[in-house]
Amino acid sequence: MKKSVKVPAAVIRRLPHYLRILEELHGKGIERISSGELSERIGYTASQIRQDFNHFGGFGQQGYGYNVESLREEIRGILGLTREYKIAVVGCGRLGHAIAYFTNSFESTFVITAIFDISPEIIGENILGVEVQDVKALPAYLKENKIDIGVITVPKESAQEIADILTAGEVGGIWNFAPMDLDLPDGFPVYNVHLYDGLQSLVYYINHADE
Amino acid sequence: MKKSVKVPAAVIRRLPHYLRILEELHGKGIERISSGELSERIGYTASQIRQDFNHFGGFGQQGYGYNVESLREEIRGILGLTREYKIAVVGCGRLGHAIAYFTNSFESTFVITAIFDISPEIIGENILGVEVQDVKALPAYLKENKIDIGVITVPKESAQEIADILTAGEVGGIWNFAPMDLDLPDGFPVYNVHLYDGLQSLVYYINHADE
DNA sequence: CTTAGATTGTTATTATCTTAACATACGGCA
DNA sequence: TGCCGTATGTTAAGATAATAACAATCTAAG
Repeated sequence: MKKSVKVPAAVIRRLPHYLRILEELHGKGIERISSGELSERIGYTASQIRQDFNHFGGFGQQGYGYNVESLREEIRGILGLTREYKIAVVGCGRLGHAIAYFTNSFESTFVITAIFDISPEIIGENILGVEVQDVKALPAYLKENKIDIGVITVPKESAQEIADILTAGEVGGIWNFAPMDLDLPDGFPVYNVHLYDGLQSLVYYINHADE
Repeated sequence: MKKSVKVPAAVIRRLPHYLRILEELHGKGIERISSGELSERIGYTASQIRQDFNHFGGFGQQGYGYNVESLREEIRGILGLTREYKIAVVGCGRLGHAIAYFTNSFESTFVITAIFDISPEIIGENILGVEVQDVKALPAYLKENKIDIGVITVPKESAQEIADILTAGEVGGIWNFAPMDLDLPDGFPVYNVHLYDGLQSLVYYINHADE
């Protein structure tokens, strides 16, 4: 039922949010929900919710609403969360460590397959059942193992170098935590988590709260 | 020179990005830049750059371009990065730990003033020169100390409770890492870092890379 | 089986954001 | 000092996104 027209990025950004709410409803045993009720819970207008789902053909039934369970499955399907993704974390400092554990907690979908670092003190350590390898071994590792997502949690000085290795090693996408704009092949899937950018815009709103 | 019309959220989101590039240019000793050159570096169109800056009155000079140093100062001023912000981190697990160190690295702007946790094993530890306190002490602490930003790095089950304490304690804003939508007073400044949402939309683009 | 009420899918409208165009003003050189 | 080229500020147009409106259709009750 998928329409072939390109889905706006704004819609894709909202899908994980819908999914999060639906998991919650599912957990509470709620079986059906209308766009109006969902609107109250998620904060988007009912209109927007219906239009968002319509980009994929529409999942509801008139007079009834949406079935929580099946809507959840549809969204999981659209996002591609129905298979497993192998993750390699590059940079195992505090942030890399935290992200590795965080990601690993969604076991059936994301699996930490390898971890790399440059520091001799960390190399060899066992994290999440994976032995931390020397980052020098990364290119060779990628040649022999298919990795779906490379996580960059190294200092920004070496982030581009790692990005080059990851793309050359044909990872499917990059989850970047380095505070810089990576130079990547055109259209290469990347999600940037610019923590400091977010903190700075929060500061703006703190200073303009009453406007 | 500030115009009183409301600045679009999209513009505010870009300001930290501009700032990041300008810091870089400044570090390289580059003194002036045109919207065209900046466009190449940052990826927005020259038109958009000029229009963004015009929301604040415009910082350039015709025939010359923008002075890197003064543009940088203007943006820092708009965002409010010219004073110090006191930060309280609530939840000192792996992520809280990482965020605390990360934030603290911008010394003159953000200062970790207090850290709270619920676990007896962590309470009392010294992190960044701050003794980790029992989260029970948070309400009292906020009554006696002005905190600008509360960071929520606790599990989602207790995130709302912490958010309530932070707003009651009149923090200026909340930097939320819990994967849920906090219920906050209308217009209360908050920035959500929904890590899992980002990872999920990355997955979508990995599966639709060729579209 | 029929009908009232509810709720979607979808089209139309409005708002917002982005890009383009261009006149205006400044810097720098002859 | 005057002129040319450059790059902004600003207005206009276009694209995208969000909201509103409503007809189509399903549920559920009697």
